[in-house]
Amino acid sequence: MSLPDDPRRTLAEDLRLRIADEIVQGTLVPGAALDETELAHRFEVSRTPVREAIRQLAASGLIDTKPHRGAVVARPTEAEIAGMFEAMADLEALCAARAAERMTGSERRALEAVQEELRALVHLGDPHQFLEADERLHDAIHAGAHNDYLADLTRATRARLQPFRHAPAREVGRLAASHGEHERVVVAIVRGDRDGAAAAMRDHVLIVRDDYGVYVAALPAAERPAPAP
Amino acid sequence: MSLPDDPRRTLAEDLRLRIADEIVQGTLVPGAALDETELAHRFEVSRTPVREAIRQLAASGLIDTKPHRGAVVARPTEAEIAGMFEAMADLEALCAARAAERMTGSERRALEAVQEELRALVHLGDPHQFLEADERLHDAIHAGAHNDYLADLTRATRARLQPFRHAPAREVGRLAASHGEHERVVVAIVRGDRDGAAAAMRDHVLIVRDDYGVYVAALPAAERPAPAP
DNA sequence: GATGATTTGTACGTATGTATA
DNA sequence: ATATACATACGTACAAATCAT
Repeated sequence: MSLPDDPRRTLAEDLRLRIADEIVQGTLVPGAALDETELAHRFEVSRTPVREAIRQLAASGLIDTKPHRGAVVARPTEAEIAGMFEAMADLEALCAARAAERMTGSERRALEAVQEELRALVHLGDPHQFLEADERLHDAIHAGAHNDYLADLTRATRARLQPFRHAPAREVGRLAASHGEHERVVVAIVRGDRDGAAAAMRDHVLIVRDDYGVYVAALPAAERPAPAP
Repeated sequence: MSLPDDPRRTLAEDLRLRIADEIVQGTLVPGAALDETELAHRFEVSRTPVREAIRQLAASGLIDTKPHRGAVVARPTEAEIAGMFEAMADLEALCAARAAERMTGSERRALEAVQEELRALVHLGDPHQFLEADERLHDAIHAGAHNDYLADLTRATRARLQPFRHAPAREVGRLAASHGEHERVVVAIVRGDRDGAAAAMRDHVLIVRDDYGVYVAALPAAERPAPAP
């Protein structure tokens, strides 16, 4: 309905991806209501595929639903966010550990190549491009763990936290620091140092989490995670 | 529709739980087709809530769907199952480690009490009751980690693997052995030995995984995970 | 506390795509 | 290869529940 040639298979699936994207990108902020009729109008479809997309997003944790009360973009408490960051640190550390053990030679070389890219982007100071390459670095590590389930869990966790990671990662000071942290991770993985890779990755993620505190405090009240229900 | 007073809020939610239960309990075996019309008739509802339940189950990974081709109970390959077991071992180990650090005094005492129950049930030799108490033990550890997100991930992973864990856990010889493995875990947690708890738990889960091989080989071809697509 | 407006939940009909003969 | 059968995908109408007045 949107484009001449349609690469999607079903409307519901297409909507799921588009709504998820809007949440992760920040177009739909945490706490925002997802009105079925409104979404149906906006995407020029009926409510049925919208509802099915919402159901799937609810199962993935990106949105919250209450019976007869509709859906809102998930707005976890600070404690829940802290827990998710902790879990993400552990999951990313696991991926890094497995990657150190299992990456093939070409995977290790590709990892180093992305790290080189990042080094160049730090100097350019373009946060958007840096973030894009940063995602590729983490993705390469997830894939290098050679465990699809673990990689999926880790990526899903990153996606759920993405709405709360925009601001810190965009601060320029973080770019160089982040690159330095990555360096430890990449070196350990390439060297096959499982425990070193895990420790370096955990440190990196926890530093990002600490930066998050600043971001939460800067959010307007309506978009801020509730202190405690 | 099933009981005089209905504790559920929506049909779709109720169906999601009931279908998930049938998959986990083994009534619906891996590979079984989930016919919308048939399920709608069986549960005496229209196809709409059935479809929404199926969408949520697909998002949780318990079933697979192909556009215009319906849904089947997930039938992961042997490699995928192995990966999920590996991830479960890591997740359970993480929970055990956190529990060793964070459990309150009463949580530790409750954990020991469940372990005592299990000891008694080994002697009774009732696999069903043993499995029920075993679930409670693991649940107590998940909760004791004091990280809801991590606990949810771990429980979801257990649920996805449950259809492949029936046979091994029911063999009587495993009961006493399983109890012995638990003993190491519980002692380490109560003692606050983080690394010991993690190691003991990882060992326990990996032993269960190794037993799984026997079960897969014993399945009829139609219910057996495909070797490789 | 009751009532009305609004939104979600459910049922059902039709179209479309896939698989089989 | 074409046609036919069948299950799914989507749209629409109605019922039920929640919130505001």
